Amino acid sequence: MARILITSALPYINGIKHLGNLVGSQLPSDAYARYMRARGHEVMFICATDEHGTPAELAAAKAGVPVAEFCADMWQVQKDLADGFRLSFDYFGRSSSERNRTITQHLAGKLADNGLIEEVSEKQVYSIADGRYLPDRYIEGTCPNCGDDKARGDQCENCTKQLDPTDLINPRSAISGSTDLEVRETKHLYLRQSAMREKLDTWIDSQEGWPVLTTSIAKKWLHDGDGLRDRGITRDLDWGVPVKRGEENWPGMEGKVFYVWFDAPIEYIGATAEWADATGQDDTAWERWWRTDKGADDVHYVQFMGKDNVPFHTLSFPSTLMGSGEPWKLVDFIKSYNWLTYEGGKFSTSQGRGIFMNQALEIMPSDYWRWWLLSNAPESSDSNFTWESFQAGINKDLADVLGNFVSRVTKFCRSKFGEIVPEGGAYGEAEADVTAEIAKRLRDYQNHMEAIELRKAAADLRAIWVAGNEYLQAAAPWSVFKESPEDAAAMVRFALNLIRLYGVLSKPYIPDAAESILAAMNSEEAQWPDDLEAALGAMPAGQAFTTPDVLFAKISDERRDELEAQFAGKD
RNA sequence: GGGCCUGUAGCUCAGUUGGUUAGAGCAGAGCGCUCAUAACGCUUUUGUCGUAGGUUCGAGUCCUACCGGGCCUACCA
Repeated sequence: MARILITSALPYINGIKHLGNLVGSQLPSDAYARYMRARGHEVMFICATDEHGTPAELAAAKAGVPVAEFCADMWQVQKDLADGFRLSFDYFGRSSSERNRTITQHLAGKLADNGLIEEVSEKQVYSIADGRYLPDRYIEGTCPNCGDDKARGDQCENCTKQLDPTDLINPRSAISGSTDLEVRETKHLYLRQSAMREKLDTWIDSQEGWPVLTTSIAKKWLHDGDGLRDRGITRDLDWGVPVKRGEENWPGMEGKVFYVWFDAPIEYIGATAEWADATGQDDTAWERWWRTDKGADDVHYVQFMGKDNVPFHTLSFPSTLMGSGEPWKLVDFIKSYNWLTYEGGKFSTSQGRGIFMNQALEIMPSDYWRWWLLSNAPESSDSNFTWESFQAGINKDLADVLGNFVSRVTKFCRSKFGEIVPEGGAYGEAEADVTAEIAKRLRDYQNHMEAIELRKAAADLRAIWVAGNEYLQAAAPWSVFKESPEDAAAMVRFALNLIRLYGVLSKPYIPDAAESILAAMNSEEAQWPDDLEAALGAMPAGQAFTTPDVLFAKISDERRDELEAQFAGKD
């Protein structure tokens, strides 16, 4: 038994996430966590909301509530949605927690002790009307390069030129539109990532099997231009982790907070500590996952994230942990995802284009989404959601191949033998053949799961379902029954055991349906089939079962058209 | 501009360290079955593997150029 720590990138607090966000970290990490638990490993699966930063403050202001209250409400919303998608986090924390605050301050203190924090005095734009400093992208004005009047302070979207806010002609606040801006001198802390460059480079080189997407992004940042640059890790904001050096005040940093990209990944640790608190345990409970000097030596740590998050997880966060000089557990494998597009375009919050988590759950069961998203996960390149593909995937894979298999077997048995696993006859060559076929597919399935190739693993799982239909067709118990009910009984008994097997194997992808299947077979306690032959004889003759209702209702063409229209967006 | 990824059957994608007739699912066609959510099974059509060169006994797989698509480029988290 291994110990596996799994973290999903933290969803940002400012709104409900769409399916692209879901498939980029939370969903695959959940399938992996469920699989690893099913294999008997000890799993700690962590996620949390990422609550700090300017967008959170602005979203709260727009909603007309204090930011702390806004975040608390939105945390609950996101927690409920996570539950709705059956995301099996051991703990879903908050980056604004007391635990994260303390650990963040502690790590900053250690970094400072080790000379990895630098104070930099810089000029920032302050908006008098808004009463706040503005991040570059929240300043708009006319581009000095192309004359576009909607250029942002970091870049002009029209001509793509990189800009400095002071380059803009007629700058104004993107928040209020106010032109009452001034440049003020302010002091900030920088994390000296540049000093960690060689260490990071060596560390990344020493990793094996990381996705190209992960390493290529990290390498680019390490070697582009002058190499890895230092990062400002504080901001002039009210909402965030107050800057402290451990438990001490940090002279000159009064009223400032650490910025999100510093404290967010630390919340992986913070949330594990929150979990310990919530379950009434002491610090040793979470430290054995995170401190190699306190039991985390044998932990295998896997992170899941969208590709936008890779620099923070390959460079900034490792810099923080390594730079502390303390024995923190570093990540062993970084699984990164490309984007999911919607009908060939981008998901867009502002245009209402695409599908958001709350809407998804209102129109279809979570298993439908889980199956389609995971079996089409953007693992090798971006993948595209279309209603046509969704409909086909659900109808063929879930309804026809798996759902109908369960249906045909249970209904046939009920009509010929009653709702009891029938006795008589014995397994023969046909059963041995399918068992061998499934054994091979199962090996593939497990290998792909271990390698976190969820798209391929889904194809393997489907092939295992198909094997059941092939078997039934070849065995034809409905014909055999006329001559030899005994032989037909053995076939049906075998097929019922296949159903039970499918229930167990399908858990990572479609947990609700898997549970229904196992409940119908009175086999809720069924374990992973380490011995496949034994597993296919686990349900003995005489055991009662119930014939389940239709497991997966199909999506009609009319319904698909309707949904297509509903989600087409405003334009 | 620079960097990375990608272009394989009508569609979505697999193709391991280069090695015999290039695969799967869906869609299409034919046949079979009738237990089942008109479901299932079998058989089957289609490919100049983006284009042009090169390396090699041999290239979808390596190299170069070009064409097309996507992403990243550090104050969105």
